[in-house]
Parts: sequence; structure tokens; C-alpha cells
Amino acid sequence: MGVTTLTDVTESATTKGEQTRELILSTALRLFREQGYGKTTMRAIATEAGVSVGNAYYYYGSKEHLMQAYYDHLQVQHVEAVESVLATEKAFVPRLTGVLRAWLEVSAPYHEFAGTFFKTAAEPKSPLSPFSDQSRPAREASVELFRRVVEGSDLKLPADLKAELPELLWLMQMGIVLFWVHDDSKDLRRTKALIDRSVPLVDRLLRLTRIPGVRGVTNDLVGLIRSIKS
Amino acid sequence: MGVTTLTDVTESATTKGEQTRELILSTALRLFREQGYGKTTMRAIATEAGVSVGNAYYYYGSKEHLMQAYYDHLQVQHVEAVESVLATEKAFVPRLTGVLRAWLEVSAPYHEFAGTFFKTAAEPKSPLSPFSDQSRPAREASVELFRRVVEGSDLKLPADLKAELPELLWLMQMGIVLFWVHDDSKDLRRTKALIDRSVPLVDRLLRLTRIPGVRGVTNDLVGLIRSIKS
DNA sequence: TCGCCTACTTGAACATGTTCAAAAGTCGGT
DNA sequence: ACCGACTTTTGAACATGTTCAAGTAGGCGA
Repeated sequence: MGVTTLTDVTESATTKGEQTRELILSTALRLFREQGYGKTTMRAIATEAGVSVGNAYYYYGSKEHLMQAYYDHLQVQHVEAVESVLATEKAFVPRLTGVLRAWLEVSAPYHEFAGTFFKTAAEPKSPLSPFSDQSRPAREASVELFRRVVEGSDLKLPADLKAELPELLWLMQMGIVLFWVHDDSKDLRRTKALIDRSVPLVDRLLRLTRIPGVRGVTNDLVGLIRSIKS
Repeated sequence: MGVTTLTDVTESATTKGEQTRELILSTALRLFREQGYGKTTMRAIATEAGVSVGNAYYYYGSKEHLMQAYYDHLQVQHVEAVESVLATEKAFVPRLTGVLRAWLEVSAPYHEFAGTFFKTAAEPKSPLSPFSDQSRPAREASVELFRRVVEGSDLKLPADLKAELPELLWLMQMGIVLFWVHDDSKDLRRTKALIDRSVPLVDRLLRLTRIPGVRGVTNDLVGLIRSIKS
């Protein structure tokens, strides 16, 4: 009950129940897009889908669960959108930039109601929290994406740093998302600028780790990260 | 109406209205502490304070505004708690560590319901957002605190970096707070470890900026920050 | 004292997320 | 066809944040 999986919404259903479940979800996502999360009531979703309110709750434990499903949906779209970049670009900077920009494009239609999304995502106990158990699959899929960004690139790094880098890049993306949520500039100009300027900076930073004097700090950093994760 | 100031809750009121305002606030804060934010209803606050529900809304536009007031309260306590550290410690590492640990101590009683607080704080449009206009006074007071940490310390830094550093430290604190919110280890062991290990790391990083090869990256970073802020 | 204006207070009404006991449907076994 | 168990569906009821039209109080000028 309520265990959402990383599957496409458009997937065809088998049993009657699954059909209802997807009908409710797709209706909810449409209304979220059309009028925002806050203004979409559970009653509206139920009415629009032609079911009762209680029925929606039978399949989704809460309104937030519907948003969780939306988030998974986004994730899948992002992975799909990113394939061409990963296949084409080999240099680290355009590779990472491409992945981050792809996320921006996929998420753009939802920018307006993304604030509400992150509002609930920020709560530790919420299943929507990017650090929660429930979103582990989505998180791991995302980290895996950044692992591919690192692996397939021309970066030469000490092994220990290289191992932690995907998670650090994931964290960087969280930061960018946070910025994006607050960004109300025209065409998300500011977020795009942030990406385009911070990626080369990260690139330079990473290459600095070869300087002997920097190496000690890098080791400390890796040590800190590891101790935090355990 | 609703413009909360950075004053202590215990401040004595003059007019009848101000007395009511503070009665409502102190009652709310007490109930928040006793049973958590989520379980404290506006009706309970009103009843406990001996006023009507509508009266609470006359002074505080929403339940969130009451939390905003709580946040300001915390801020004041933190500044007070930090004075002795700033007066005593002169080296950068214990100075910053002391300030961050003081925050931890002041906030500890509220750790349990802090999650809910940050939930609403994460929403861009919320007045509680650390980036919002409404919390500008609190934010600036906090940045000012870190400016004093930097100014009074033995750090030798390039002027441009030194100018941006207080805001960067504020951002670092936001990160620590985020970690803290999710930290359910005994006695906040993990958050304490994070502080104790990351502060020396920051210290080493800052001192690295004297190395010529690192200087270029530092300049880039400062440039990025400045362009973002405008 | 009277009238009136502003500040304050009230509580019923409303909007919406959520629950739950009961009804309706489905399906395999006999 | 009927029974029984399980799944699905219903909608009224509930909890709680919020609004608002109406009432009350205090004070000030005439």
C-alpha cells in the first residue's frame, strides 16, 4: 500500500484496481500542473477522475503521496533526457552541465508549484525528504546518474575522492534545486547562470587536488564525508 | 500588523493590545515546546491563553507567523549566548566552533519540532524562508554575527574573500541546520561531530587561498557569489 | 454626558485534508 | 446458482487552519 515505484505513469494497467490507481494519479498530476498543488483539492481530483474522495485515499495514503509519485515521474524523465548527453559528451564540464541543464528543462513546467513540493520535502519525517528511506530508490538512481557522469568523463582523480564524487555532485544538485526553487528571474536566467559558472569552478577545484598542499585537505574532506555517512 | 521584531518575548508590554499579543505568543511557544508544532491547534492556543481564536489571528496572520516569532526568539538567545565566546576566543577555529555549538545548545529543546519549522521555512513564498524579505532582519543579524567571528579572529585573507566570508559561513550554518534537523543520533552526536570536523576543514581551506595556484579558483568563486547576489 | 471613532474581541461559518464503517463488486469453489 | 472471502468504492463525519460580519470597550471632542 502506497509503495510507489519508479515506473512511467503512462504504463498500461492490468487489473481494475491498477487502472483506478493510475487514473487517479494522472488526474492529480494534470491538476497539479494546471492549477498548482495548493489549489488542487483532493475533492477536485476525485471528482475529475470520477471516483470518490475515499477511493483516492485507498490508493494514495495522502496528498503528499501523490506528489511523491510526481517526483518519481520527473526522475524517470530526467534519466531519459540525459542519455544523449552521456552518449555524446566526454569532457567533464559539458557532461555535468548537460545533465544539470536537462534537469532544469524537464522540471521547468513544474517550477511554479515546485515550492510546495520542496516545502514538504524538507520535513525529515516526510517520505518525500530526499534523505528518507522511501525516496532511497529515486536518490540512488540520481546518484547513479552522476556516477556515470564521472565514470565516462576525462577526469583524473584520486580513487577515494572519485568514489565520493557522485554523492557530492548529487548534493550540489540539491543546492541548485534549492536555488531554482527560489529563482523567479525571467526564463530562470539566474539558475542557468549558476549552473554554467559553478560547473567549471567545480572542475577547476577537482583538478586542484593534484597539488600536494591541497591533497591533505582533500583527504580530510573524504574522511569527513565517510564518517558522516556511517 | 504581523511585522515581528527581534525583541525578547519577555519584554513587558505597554498597551492592552500589546499585552494580548504577547500573551498569545508566549502561550503558543509554550504549547509548541510541550506538544510540538503539529499537535498544537490554534484553538488550543486560544483557549489556553483565554482568548478567542479570531483574536489570535488579529495579532498573528497565521500559525506560521507564530513560528516566525519563535524563530526570532531563538535568534536573540543565540546572540546572547555567543557573546562570551566572541569575547574570549581569538583563534578562528574555536571561535567559529563556539558560535555553531552555541546555536546547537540554544536550539536543542526545540529539536523535535524543528522539522516542522523547516518544512514551512523551505517554501520560497513563506515569510519564514531564510531567504525571504520578512526574515531579512534575522538573516542580517545572523550574518553580522559571522562577520564578528571573522573580524575578531586571526584569519589573514584576501580582502574580497574576507568580505564574502560571513555570508558563506551563514550558508554553512544553514547546511548544518539542515543536517541537524535530520539528525536523530543520541545527544546530537553526529551534528556535533560534523561541526567539530568541518570547522578545521574550512580553516585549512581558507588558508590554502594563499597558494598561487589556488588563488584563481578563489577569485572565480568570489566572482560567482557576487554575480549571484546581484 | 453624549456621540463617535478606533482598537479590540468574539464565535460561528467555511475550506480542505483525512478517516472509517458500511456498501458494492469480484471471483473461486462447490 | 450460491456462498464466503477478499478487494474496491462510497460518502458522511471529523479535525483544524482561516475568514469575517458583528459586537464590545475605551477614550476623545463637543
